[in-house]
Amino acid sequence: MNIGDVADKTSLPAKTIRYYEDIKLVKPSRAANGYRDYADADIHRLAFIQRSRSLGFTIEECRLLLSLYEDKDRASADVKTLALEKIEEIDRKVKELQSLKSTLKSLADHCHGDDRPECPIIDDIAGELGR
Amino acid sequence: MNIGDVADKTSLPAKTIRYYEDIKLVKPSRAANGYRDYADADIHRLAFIQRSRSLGFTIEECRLLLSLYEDKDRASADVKTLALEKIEEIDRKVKELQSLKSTLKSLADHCHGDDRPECPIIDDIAGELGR
DNA sequence: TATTGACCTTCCATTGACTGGAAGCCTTAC
DNA sequence: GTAAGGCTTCCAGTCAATGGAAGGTCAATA
Repeated sequence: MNIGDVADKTSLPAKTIRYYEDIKLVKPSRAANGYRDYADADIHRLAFIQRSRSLGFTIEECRLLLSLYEDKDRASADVKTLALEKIEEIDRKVKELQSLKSTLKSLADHCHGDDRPECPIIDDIAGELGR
Repeated sequence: MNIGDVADKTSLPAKTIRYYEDIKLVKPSRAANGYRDYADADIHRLAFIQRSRSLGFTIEECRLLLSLYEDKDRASADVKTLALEKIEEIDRKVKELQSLKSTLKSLADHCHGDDRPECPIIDDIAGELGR
């Protein structure tokens, strides 16, 4: 199968699929005309990567997941550990974003938001020195 | 003031301060020996950038905020708009992360996490083709 | 048969926001 | 005088793609 069709099937841009080959996540064979020729296993692999990326795993984590996936004797605990770590990472990010938001919100709440130049948001960002 | 002291004052790494000069966010003068020499206004500017970056603004947004900051006739509404947009952006990110988390969590909840190889997480990532 | 137009190829550059490291001056303390 | 630490520039690398140029290939149509 040509790269364009694979792109449609996996909802990955062709550029990205070539990039994944570059970093050795997939190794499609080549047709006589030099075009990449994707077997079902390649497509499956790409779909796997697409899915794990969309779950927030980094490329290196995808690599690890793929190797676990291909290791028929892996312990499910290994996979679960990865998932749980990722959940904690997400939790940390959410907390950070929420504290950011509450700071911004309290700043915005104190700003008139009109034509006048007085602005507590800018004043806050400027800090002590600005006063 | 030398870059090292500025780094201490602003809690920005010296590397980052040089980078900010590179992208024209600050323009410190030079001492006779070629060292960068930061005036109070430069330090203040850097602190402003540090603060707006920590509030989640991109470098380009910092540039805009700086120009608003330096425009004594700006309307506070302009600043407030930026803050509110950033809040919405944060909201979107939080929602995305939370849906990611709930997906991962339900996957992890169904995984034994023991020595056996059966793993619903991997199975899910693998999708239809994997079954 | 010629020629479009859609596809494919490679290679190089760019993004954002830094960060790391090498090679080489400058300053300060002992 | 010499050693440590701070400063300089420049180049490369990070992550995960993405954009674009120059050119080869294929399928359908005029």
